[in-house]
Amino acid sequence: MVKAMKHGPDIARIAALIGDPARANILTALMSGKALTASELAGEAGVSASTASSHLGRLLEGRLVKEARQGRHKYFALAGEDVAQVLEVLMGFAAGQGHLRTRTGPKDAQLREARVCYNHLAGARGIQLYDSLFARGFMMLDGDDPRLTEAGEGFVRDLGVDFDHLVKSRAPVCRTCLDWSARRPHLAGSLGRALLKRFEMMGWAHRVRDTRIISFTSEGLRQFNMAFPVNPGSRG
Amino acid sequence: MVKAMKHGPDIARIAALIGDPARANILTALMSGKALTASELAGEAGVSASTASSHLGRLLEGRLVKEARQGRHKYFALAGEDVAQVLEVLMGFAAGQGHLRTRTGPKDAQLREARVCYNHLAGARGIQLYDSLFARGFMMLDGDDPRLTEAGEGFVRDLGVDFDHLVKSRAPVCRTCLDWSARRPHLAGSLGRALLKRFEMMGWAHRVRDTRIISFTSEGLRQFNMAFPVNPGSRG
DNA sequence: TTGACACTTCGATACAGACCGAATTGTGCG
DNA sequence: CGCACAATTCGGTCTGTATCGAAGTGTCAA
Repeated sequence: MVKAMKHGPDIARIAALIGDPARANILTALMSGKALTASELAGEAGVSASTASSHLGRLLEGRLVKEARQGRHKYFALAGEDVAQVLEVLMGFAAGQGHLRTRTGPKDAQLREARVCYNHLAGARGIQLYDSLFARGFMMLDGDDPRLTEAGEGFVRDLGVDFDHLVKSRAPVCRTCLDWSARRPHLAGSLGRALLKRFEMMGWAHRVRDTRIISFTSEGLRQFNMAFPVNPGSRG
Repeated sequence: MVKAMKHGPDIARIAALIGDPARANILTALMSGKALTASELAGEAGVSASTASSHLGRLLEGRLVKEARQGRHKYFALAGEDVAQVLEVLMGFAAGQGHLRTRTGPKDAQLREARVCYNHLAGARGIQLYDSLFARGFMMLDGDDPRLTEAGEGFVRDLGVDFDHLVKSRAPVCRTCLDWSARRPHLAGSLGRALLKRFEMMGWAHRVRDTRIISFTSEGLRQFNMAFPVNPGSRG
């Protein structure tokens, strides 16, 4: 006998998928946006390779992750930004509940400051970027998603972003993503990713190996603050 | 031996809570914002009273729902808007995956048109309301949450909303909530709730008993469309 | 007080699935 | 070719928990 089904989206199915600790660890690890191999993910999740393989199979079937074979390795990544968004919201809620899994250490402070969230900038600096773009009239809300204004297009071009290339691909350019540490939106989408890549290329910041932390150099932070000033005059 | 814990919010804990079909049904039923009794929820979930009681205990412990005793009844409701938001995002993702649990029927069409989401208006009409407020300059984005402009305050007062009362309580007045059927934001917060209540009081619409559907009268819809016009001139 | 009803607790069952180690398949490197 | 390594499949164990009915607790109304 099949379980009685009610109307509406099958929320239990995907929540159950995320609800296993090993799988949740895997998904959290993938939030960096980097593709990881099955063995690396097994290590992250703290389970054996065979167990991880089983989990990855289920995540694959549930369309939460996608795979890419490369030689004898198999790389896994989140299936899309919407998955990342779901995870961030979940993290935001869990963090709000006070259910942090371990005491907050210096590492967590760095994570709140600046971290990578599916290849775009999150944390305090991510929010600063987002707010600054709005405050200076470079971005505005267009229905659901934000959109660059004409002035904004010029601005990101000046920063060295190949904007035409972004527009050509059919991936959404601007999206918002909810930040779990501050519960504020920040910029996702292909533009969000391009900007982070640009910051790294210009040497403003770099990813700390094996973490989601983004570390700004002091000079890089100065430049970043100049490019994305906060509260340019108006409200406190 | 305790499961190895990684850093970050405990996302698995809450996802697992949502991940059981019976509990998911309970939570979905509570998305109407109405408080329901344990037996009603047992019926919604399709399980026995004792099973439902057990589930409710766990949801309570996990802070996803809150209880209110009233005589020999015990009413349950979602613990807060953040819970509702998590559920909507999850629904949005699941719907996007095409994992609707049943074939979409006429009932689902009505749900997409106008439904209650934790006591505020969601669905096509909810999005219309949200967009219209922005388009007419009655609302603007202020950091994370939207905010009424001065003109907007006057507008909702004219609609008969006791705005001062809303401001006095410390609950957030304006919040956004992501719509699962259209993947667009709509207005939540105490203002969102107050507006829906106002529509009901004015006889524009009423909730269909035992569902989350909101049914507009033809005259009510006319008034609503006048109060919240779409695309007032600009883009298509 | 007694009965009806709402809800919870208890005991027992049953099933799902998380887990591991060993064996297997597949790929790249020497 | 043959070794090393990545990943999966298989068989088996075991814990967790969803589930129910029956009995227990509490509340309201005669």
